[in-house]
Amino acid sequence: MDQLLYGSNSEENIIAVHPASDHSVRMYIKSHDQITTSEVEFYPFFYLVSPKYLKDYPKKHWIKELNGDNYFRYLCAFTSWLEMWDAIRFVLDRYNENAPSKIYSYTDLPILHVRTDPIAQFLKQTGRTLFKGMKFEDLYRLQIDIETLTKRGFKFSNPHRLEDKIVVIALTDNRGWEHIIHAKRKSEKELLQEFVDLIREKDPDVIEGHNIFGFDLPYILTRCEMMSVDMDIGRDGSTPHPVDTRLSYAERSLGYTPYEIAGRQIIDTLLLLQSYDTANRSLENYSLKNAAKHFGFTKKDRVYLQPDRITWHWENEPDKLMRYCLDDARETGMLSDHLSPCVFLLTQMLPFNYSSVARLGTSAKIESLLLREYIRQKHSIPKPEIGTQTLGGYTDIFHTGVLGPVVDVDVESLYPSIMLNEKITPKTEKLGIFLSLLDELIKIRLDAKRKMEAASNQNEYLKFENLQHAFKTLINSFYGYLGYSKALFNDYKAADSVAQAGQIILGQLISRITESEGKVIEVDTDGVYFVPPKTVLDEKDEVDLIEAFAAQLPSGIKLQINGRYERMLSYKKKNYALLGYDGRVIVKGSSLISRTMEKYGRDFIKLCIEALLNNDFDKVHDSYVSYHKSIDGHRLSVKDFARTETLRDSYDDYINEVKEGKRNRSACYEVAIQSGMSWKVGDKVSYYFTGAETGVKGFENCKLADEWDPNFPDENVPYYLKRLDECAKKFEDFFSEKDFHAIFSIDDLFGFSSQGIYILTKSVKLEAREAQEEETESIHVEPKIWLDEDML
DNA sequence: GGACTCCGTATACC
DNA sequence: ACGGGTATACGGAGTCC
Repeated sequence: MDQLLYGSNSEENIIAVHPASDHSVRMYIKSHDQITTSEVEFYPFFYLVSPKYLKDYPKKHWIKELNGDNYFRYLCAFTSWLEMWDAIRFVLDRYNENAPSKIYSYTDLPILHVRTDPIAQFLKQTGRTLFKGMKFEDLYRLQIDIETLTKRGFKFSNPHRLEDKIVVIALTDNRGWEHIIHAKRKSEKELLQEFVDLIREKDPDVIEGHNIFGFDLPYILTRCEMMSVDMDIGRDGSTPHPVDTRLSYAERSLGYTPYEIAGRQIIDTLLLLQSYDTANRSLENYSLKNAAKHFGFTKKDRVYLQPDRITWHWENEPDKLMRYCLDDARETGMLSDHLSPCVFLLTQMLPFNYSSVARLGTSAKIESLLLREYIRQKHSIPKPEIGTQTLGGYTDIFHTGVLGPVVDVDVESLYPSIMLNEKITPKTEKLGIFLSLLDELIKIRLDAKRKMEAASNQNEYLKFENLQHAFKTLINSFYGYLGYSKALFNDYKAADSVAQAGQIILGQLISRITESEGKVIEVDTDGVYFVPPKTVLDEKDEVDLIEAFAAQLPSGIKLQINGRYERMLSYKKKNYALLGYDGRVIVKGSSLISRTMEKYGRDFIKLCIEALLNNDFDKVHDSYVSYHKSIDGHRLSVKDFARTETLRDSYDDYINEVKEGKRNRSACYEVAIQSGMSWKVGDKVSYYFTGAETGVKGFENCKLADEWDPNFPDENVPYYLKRLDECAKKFEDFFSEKDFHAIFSIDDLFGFSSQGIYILTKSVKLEAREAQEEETESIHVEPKIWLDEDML
């Protein structure tokens, strides 16, 4: 089992593997803080359907017929990377001789499968992994952050603009060393040279930065080139280079170009934060400052500066700017302390460099484990099947309104449990290792969870918390892997079976709850929010009740209480708010907290929800009147009503698609074009709507937020009032028509009174079924029966 | 010209 | 190189009366 997870080669202390030549790699070994290297030959390979495509290929190569009858039955190996690429071109030509339509790229070749990362190939072939026998603390990690000037009149600093430049570089490490380099008394060229010399002197194993791939590294590289500074910071004296020059695609789809530095690892804490949040969904944005607050390591005297005032600070308060830069580097280090340990642990298992593990998705990780074992056992591998998954999680809503008390009960690891219980595995996975891997990963996670609960201090707790979290995401993605179109071992039927089994278990749980006189409010995939029966008085009763439910579910299915709440506002599927016993309010759902909504709308809805959860109708009314007056009197700031969108297409793509009628004009692009700004894909624009009527086209009446002048406010008041009413309308179903209009009205002629107003709770199930009944004109059934069933 | 549907895009939940 | 389906909201364009 160890071999499955950790690879068959137990060599220790490897801290990096990078290409040395086109037929060898260099391993960097660390022992007693000394780095040694060793160069190892390796044999590039690809998979092929039939040896006939390599017939008469003149250069040295081996073709090995593999066991089993999966699609790719031959493994072809070569003596050098270049010769492997030669062979790929050879196969491409051979294939095209008889192909119905000509293929130009190896990626479209259905008869060949190749992974173009030489290091991943080498590690898979040899069963080696990085960091064996090491602790996270053994790594020497260095953090960097830079501050740059921006030419007057421009919003973003641009390394290609001669007037813009790097003025401060802060460096910190995980041993308490801190250093600032700045350009007050030296040229930028001298500053860059000092930086390069420092990196070589400190000789870090890992270089960390927040958005280092998207900003710091490309910026430094560009300036080094412009100033003729040799950025030879690789441990073999080489300069940083893009990971795979063949794939310019990555740049477009990822929005950044990953770099490599020979003998070292690069960690972008922005990427770590993003992948942490895909499962957690608790971060408002991915800025370093916000992350520091979220994890609670912001220092008391931390310096905050406005990003668009950096140039001003450099000219007027350079010391403050330097402290700010240093604080950024420090926080990057602390963020990495939190998020990197799980990447470190995964790197001990996976056939990739540390920096690759940090970048790759969960699917690539699972597949690498499968492939490594298939190579070891010399077994043929499948190709992805074509099709789609047809079933997903079960989502339903039974009641709207405000209800309570509420228990959120979860089926623990629903999909992984089903896969193990029912032995659901890809049909092409002939070695039977898919479930063994899953089983083992679950064991490791449970172990981490136990250690987390037994932790004696906060640090230890966080360490194991992160660890079990990393495994949780990997474990949960085994199900996603089954339905992933590009996965070699995908199996849509298997994915559907898992989803269906999940739906059935949720259905059983719902039945148990209603049978016990509990009231189910809403269900999503693996969890249920419900009002426990009146006989349940306290937390202990709730625990007992859940245990009783679990006993009636299939064995191996465990329930856990995810949360307890005083009240719940149920709006629509996946859209609700919770009032905790500590008074805290959590709002969920895109229609209640979407980032596309104007800030004032979000604020207004938040206020209303908090007031509704506390039965304070006066406050709801006051909020409405207050926002109405503020909009009407131009008293909101542009920050409150501006909308911010990402420009996902380039100027040319947008113009062409509009011309061809493939897409509509949209305000964010129009405003960017109109203001003459040039943008990169992924840039954001903030804009607002102008004009004096509601019915006008948005894209013809918009302006950049920066152009808004508080002395001559020209925002579209009727439009923003209409938006306010649209927000209010979300609460329409919670009240009688009369009450709704009394609350959300500015007509205070007779004064507003909340007397006699109450929130309606409705049974959604009942209405939905009646509607469905009308639609399908199915057999008429007495409403009494539906009522009965609903009350069960 | 307003009410309606359709469609693509964006965001969020699990 | 890239996990998945389910769900709501919204702007713009086309269609109908």
